[in-house]
Amino acid sequence: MPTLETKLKPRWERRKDARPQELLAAALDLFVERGYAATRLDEVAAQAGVSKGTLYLYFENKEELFKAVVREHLVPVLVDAEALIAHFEGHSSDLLKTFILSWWRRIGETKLSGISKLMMAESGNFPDVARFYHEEVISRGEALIISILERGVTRGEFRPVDAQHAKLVIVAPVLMLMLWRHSFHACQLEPIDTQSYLSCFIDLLTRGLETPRASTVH
Amino acid sequence: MPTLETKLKPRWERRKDARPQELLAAALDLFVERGYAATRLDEVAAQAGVSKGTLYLYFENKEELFKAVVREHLVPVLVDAEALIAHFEGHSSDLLKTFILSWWRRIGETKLSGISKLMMAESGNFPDVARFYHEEVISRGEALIISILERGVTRGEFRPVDAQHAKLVIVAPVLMLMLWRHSFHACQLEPIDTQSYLSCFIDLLTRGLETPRASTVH
DNA sequence: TATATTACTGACTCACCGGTTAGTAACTTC
DNA sequence: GAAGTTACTAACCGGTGAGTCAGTAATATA
Repeated sequence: MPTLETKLKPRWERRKDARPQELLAAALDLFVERGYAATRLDEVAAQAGVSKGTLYLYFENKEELFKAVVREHLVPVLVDAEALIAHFEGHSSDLLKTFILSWWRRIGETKLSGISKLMMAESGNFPDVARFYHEEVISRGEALIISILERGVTRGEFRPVDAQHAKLVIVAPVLMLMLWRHSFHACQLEPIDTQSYLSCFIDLLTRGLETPRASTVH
Repeated sequence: MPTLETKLKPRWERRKDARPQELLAAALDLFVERGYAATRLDEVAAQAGVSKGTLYLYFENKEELFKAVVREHLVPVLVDAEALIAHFEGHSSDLLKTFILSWWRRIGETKLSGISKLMMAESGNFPDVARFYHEEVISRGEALIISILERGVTRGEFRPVDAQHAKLVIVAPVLMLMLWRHSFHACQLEPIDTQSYLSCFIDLLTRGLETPRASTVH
């Protein structure tokens, strides 16, 4: 009775347009959950509802799949941030605050933070992926922070700082918080209060960067 | 001519006492260099100058080998720190400073920092190892910091703080610095000036914790 | 020097996974 | 509805690495 079978329940459907997105979503989930090396392409395919062979129709190999995940999910955030900085009007410390908070909102508190953690963890074992990520994400992100700092200094809103050194102080606490979310999640008892941690950090940073005003010193 | 062969160059020697230490040293090197999952026991054995079979004479399996590395190299540092805190006489901020600097000197700037990075990176994939490490190292290290903070508060040298929250602020910057040393080492251009970073951090911490003295406020 | 003991070797198994491909079934077109 | 196209499947291959074990050679003993 093939009619009944085909009409009610085709064993699979052709959905050429939807596959890549579904595969990327599954890949993101599994890369974040297990890391790069430990993610099995069989599982990615299964979670996307296709066979492994289908995955290879749309992505050349594991590395290209990972790159596609980064391009799809992480790069757009950078693009938006670049636009934000380019068009922002107002005090540079407000810009910095907005930048950090939206960094947290769009990456830190989403599963995308898992990608940052993954790269931190496995870059040493996959130099090609590391190079790609460094070029596409890290150096671009660093450039953003440096441009904010330079904007502040140029406009006289920040005291002169060595941007190369200062960028680290900005990156580290946020990155740390991101890593925390993906380590010992089974063992950890009390979660960190991210909002108070972040506002405390931003407050500290703002004070540390502001131009000393002679009139207000007593 | 077996006499010549055996006399001049035995194919291998029996050195039952030395093997475990040599295997642990090799294991530490490779775990730090490649991570837990990517470390091959064949390679560990080779680097220790024995065959893989010999490794299994001294260690039950990969997990037990790793635990032995932690017990051999990391736990003694904690034991020493516990003794330091128990016998320290002096201001609690000096104790905290000594603690952080020796943490850095004995773990951070040695290859042992690689173990911390490894656990941060792979704990999710190896829950048994994670549980062991949490019990044996993390919870013990956290207890140390909390005891320093409580000592300071009790003696009136620190203002009253929520130790559970404050311990994070102490841990994060040091841990971050440790991770930095093991990620993107190939890509990174300018290394961080650890000494100035640390002294800056300690300075900040000391000021943040000190009891406000009414007489010095104007 | 002969015999017993055991530290050590290296070849083996088994399971797993990235990547390939011959074949199949869903859809399209006429 | 028959023929053609192609998205998709599933069985397969080759390489790899954890863990095993029968055998070997270095050493202890007498």
